[in-house]
Amino acid sequence: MALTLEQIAKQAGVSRSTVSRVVNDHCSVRTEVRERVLQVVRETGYQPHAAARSLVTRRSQIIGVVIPEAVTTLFIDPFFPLLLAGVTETCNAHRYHLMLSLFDRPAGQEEMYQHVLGSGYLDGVIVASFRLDEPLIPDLLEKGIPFVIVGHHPDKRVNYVDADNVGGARMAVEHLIRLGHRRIGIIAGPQNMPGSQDRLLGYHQALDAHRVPVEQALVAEGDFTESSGVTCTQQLLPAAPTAIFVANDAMAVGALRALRRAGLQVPQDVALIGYDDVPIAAAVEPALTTVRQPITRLGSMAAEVLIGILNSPNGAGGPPHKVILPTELVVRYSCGALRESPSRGQ
Amino acid sequence: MALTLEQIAKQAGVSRSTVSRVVNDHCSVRTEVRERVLQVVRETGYQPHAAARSLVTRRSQIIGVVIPEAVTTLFIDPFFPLLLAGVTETCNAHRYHLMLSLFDRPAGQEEMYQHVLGSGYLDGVIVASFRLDEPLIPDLLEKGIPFVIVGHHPDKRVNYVDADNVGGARMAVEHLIRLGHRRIGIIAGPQNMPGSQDRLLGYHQALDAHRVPVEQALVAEGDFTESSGVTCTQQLLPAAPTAIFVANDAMAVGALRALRRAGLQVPQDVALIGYDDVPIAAAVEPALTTVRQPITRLGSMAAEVLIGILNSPNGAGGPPHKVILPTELVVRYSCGALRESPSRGQ
DNA sequence: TTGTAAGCGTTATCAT
DNA sequence: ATGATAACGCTTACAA
Repeated sequence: MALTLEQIAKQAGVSRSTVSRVVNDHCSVRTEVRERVLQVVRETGYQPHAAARSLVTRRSQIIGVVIPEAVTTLFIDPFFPLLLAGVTETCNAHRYHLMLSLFDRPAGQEEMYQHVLGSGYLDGVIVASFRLDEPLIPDLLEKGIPFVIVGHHPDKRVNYVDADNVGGARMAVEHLIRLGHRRIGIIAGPQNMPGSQDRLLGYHQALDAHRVPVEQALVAEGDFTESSGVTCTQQLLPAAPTAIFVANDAMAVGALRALRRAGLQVPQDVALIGYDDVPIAAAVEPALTTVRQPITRLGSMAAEVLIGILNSPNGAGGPPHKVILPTELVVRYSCGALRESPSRGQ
Repeated sequence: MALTLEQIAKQAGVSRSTVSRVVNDHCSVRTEVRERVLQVVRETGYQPHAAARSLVTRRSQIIGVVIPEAVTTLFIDPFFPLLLAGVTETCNAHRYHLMLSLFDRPAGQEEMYQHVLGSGYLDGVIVASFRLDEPLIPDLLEKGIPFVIVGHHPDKRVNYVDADNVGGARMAVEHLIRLGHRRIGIIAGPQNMPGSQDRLLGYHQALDAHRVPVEQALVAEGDFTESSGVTCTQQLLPAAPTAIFVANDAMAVGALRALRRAGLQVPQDVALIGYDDVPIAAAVEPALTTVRQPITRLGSMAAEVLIGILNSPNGAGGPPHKVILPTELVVRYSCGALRESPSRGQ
């Protein structure tokens, strides 16, 4: 069915090694012969059999993307799709294949990991996990499989690529401070996720830098769902915040709803800033001021770092890469910086 | 580094063939010996090298998911993520690996296809394309690679899995008719996509069934973006519809905006029904009545059909599978069926 | 510069 | 029931 080196060799009247050399463009082959071989390759549409090649070279040109989180929940948020778009872009550019491993069931996860990592299919792995204690990490370290984490990780040896959550949160809160707010509440994310911790840290940093005292009654912890945004807002209201920084847009939408229900106007009575800049942020009324992360770049950067490591001479790729990409404040109408809502939707 | 059959064989004091038999549980091996081998396998954590195995068996246990569309655009809609979640679920259950191929650049796409299909890595492919003239399809047919399309396709030979777009649209429009509407507009999707054609067809079927005359001025064609929802609504308004069926939620949000801007109330002045049930549908005010597709099931079903074909004795898997999954009407507040908006967000 | 041959880790065929 | 042995399609010393 599929052509083999041998058949191309016969057609071109050379040996199979010569064809191999041409295909992998080794220099040592007469241009005349090379042309003849290339001609046959083009005519026949020959492509080397990946498995056979990978068996001898020990490289598959496949990188794995492992997403251990409860997929169904997180996939309604465009984070993973955009991340994948970025990874894809880089993979395509470098002719790598991408193997996607999603795990929604914690049950049997350990076994699934083995299935994926032990198969020998993967040259390297990108891990998109939000848990510090992700069991995959020690596994990968032990097995010596090159990997890059999206998000950060305390272990000195790991490579990671992350968005500047601290800076993003600080930027948001400083924006509120600049607008004159002092009683600034926060609806933080789950504190077992490093990204959430960072955003809370950024909040503290901004307050400290401007000598605004931190008040515990102005700090609530949600779980990133819209409904937790509602309850956290209700929890914060007695402390009379004039502004709230919310650690993601979904919760910010909940906050918006809760504030409206409490008879408060946004941004007049309470200013609001979200995080992520998902589509819904622009769609609600008033449109949310929020912090945008370079999610797609995060993905392509992770792939770039990984492929860089894979292609490095010794395979180690030098000291661990720790990359932090900047975030961006998207000013809309929920923070009061822009006064009137112009016509929207083009 | 990684263990081989030979090493396990040595440790267990048997030949490499015996170990192979145990690993692939062929019946013909004494239980005593089998136990001994399994013991070693467990202790060492041995796993067969996938590439080597696939070289001889000609099966990789990898299925490809190919998404040829402009990724960046379509990924903000949760369709692909949910589809992938479904495919993943089935893949995990059947111990298949999933290779994801996204193409955003039309340039060099032909070459990328070859890269993916010609690699020999894939046992089969799931194609999620919305174009009838997708060049991949004839390619796959010619190469004899088993594949399943998500969406439907006129070619008799192809397997496909699709949501019942005709039925979903009909259901939506009949709902409006039942509520007393006669002047029902439609904002259809791009008519080069089969799914869009189907929804328009469902609209016609519903009107015909209830002897409501079709009026060309009540039909507009958008491109699935929110802003096209705005312009199409403006285009429809002179025909004075009392209800509009919109072929996706994003355009419905645009319609909502355009109606509000025209000083019309939803649902009192104009009733609105969307399609897809993306998160934004529930978030806008009033929440959109819409048609929900079983996207995740679509994905898992596609994978199931494909894997069924791959595991069928001859490899052909009988006559082509054509699967249509039912859709569901989600009644909220934009159609006027439910009168008052209760407290939301739990 | 080119060809020959060994070997990558499996499975599968054939003896035993 | 088990063990040699020959593929599978490729890369890569090593020879020529």
